[in-house]
Amino acid sequence: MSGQLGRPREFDEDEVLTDIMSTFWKNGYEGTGLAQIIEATGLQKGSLYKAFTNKQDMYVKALAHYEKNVVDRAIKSLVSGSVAPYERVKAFLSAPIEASFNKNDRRGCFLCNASADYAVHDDETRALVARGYGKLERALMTPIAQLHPDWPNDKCKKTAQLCLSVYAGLRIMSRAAAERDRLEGARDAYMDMLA
Amino acid sequence: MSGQLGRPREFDEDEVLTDIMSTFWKNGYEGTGLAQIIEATGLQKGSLYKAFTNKQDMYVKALAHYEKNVVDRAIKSLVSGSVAPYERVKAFLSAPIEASFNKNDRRGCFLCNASADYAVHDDETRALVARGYGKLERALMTPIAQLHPDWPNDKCKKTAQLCLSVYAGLRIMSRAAAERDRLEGARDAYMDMLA
DNA sequence: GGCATTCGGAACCGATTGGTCAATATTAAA
DNA sequence: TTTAATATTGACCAATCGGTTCCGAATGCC
Repeated sequence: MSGQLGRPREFDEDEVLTDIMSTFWKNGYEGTGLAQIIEATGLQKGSLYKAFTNKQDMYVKALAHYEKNVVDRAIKSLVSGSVAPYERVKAFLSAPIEASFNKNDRRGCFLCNASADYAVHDDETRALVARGYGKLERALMTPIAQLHPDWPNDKCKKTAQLCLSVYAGLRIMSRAAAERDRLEGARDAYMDMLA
Repeated sequence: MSGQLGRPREFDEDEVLTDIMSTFWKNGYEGTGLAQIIEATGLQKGSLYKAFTNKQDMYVKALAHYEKNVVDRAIKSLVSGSVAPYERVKAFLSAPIEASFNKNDRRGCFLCNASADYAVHDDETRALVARGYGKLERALMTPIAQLHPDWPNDKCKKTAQLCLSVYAGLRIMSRAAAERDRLEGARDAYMDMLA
């Protein structure tokens, strides 16, 4: 029994969360005002505060949404898929470059932005960010180990950690003025080493 | 002629700029309020606005101050010094880890923070950030080329670009929850490749 | 058809934001 | 000692901040 009582939501919670995510992702925590969230979602302040307890809650839920939708998708295409392991890693490191230069998407990585922005001030955010990094690191070990079955686990892990660092660096630099040459050079140097 | 006319400054401009730099560096552009700048510098609002035109001007000058004092010092210790080239690069990549874990300094790199924060919105900031990255990249080529005199210039460049990306990644991740193991693993993997 | 319950919208709130300005203080030059 | 020029201070400002509250509308349950 029991559809819920009272007037039903007129908006799709997931869609709204996607809008909020995109806003925080692009402008950061302090850089985002309620006005922008209202504009992005089409909801009014009252509705927002009925669905979320406050701005911080919106941010944390947006970050969790990012993990569920963006990070987890990246992980899927790292650990499996029809392409060869080498190509999967290369695609992972190419994504920042393509986003920035081909798709004109300079939002970077929400995890990285949160690291520079709000994670410092909030334990929950920090935990989310750390978990995201952890997931990516573990996922990267799969194609690396497939590519080098002879490598000991420890070496695979460190190589994955290096890849994650490069990824974070690319994402951060791609938000600002980064010249394409710089980003591609870093990616290529890593891929050369991996081969 | 000409000691200056009128009442002289009661503060040292460089010291004040160092305080402002530290505040923006730690808290970002939007995360920093005038109140914090007042507290950090000990100056009053009026004095600040006499010395700088507005908040953005303070930020840009603080970033330039960072380039002059922090970046340029890092570059010096990369291109010369008594230590071996390998050790100079290793020290460069170890700095983020030591700052975060030994010195409890989680400010990260101001250039990277600016990339995630304000560089997106302001051309001057973006140019400053890009110049900083460029300087570091070029400086990194020196010890790398010394270590591998046989490498073609192009390979040195890409290896430097990779190092810069790793550096930026380490700095960003070290602001948030990064586990020491992850950062050290990335550094070690890069240094293994370089050797 | 009541009734409890939830939703959407907008007016409203105090606090804080970045920024200005007139009064006062301090200096060098005349 | 007067004058011109600059610095310091803190009161002051409009605008925006995140957040609350209230009311009409829309639903399920009895």
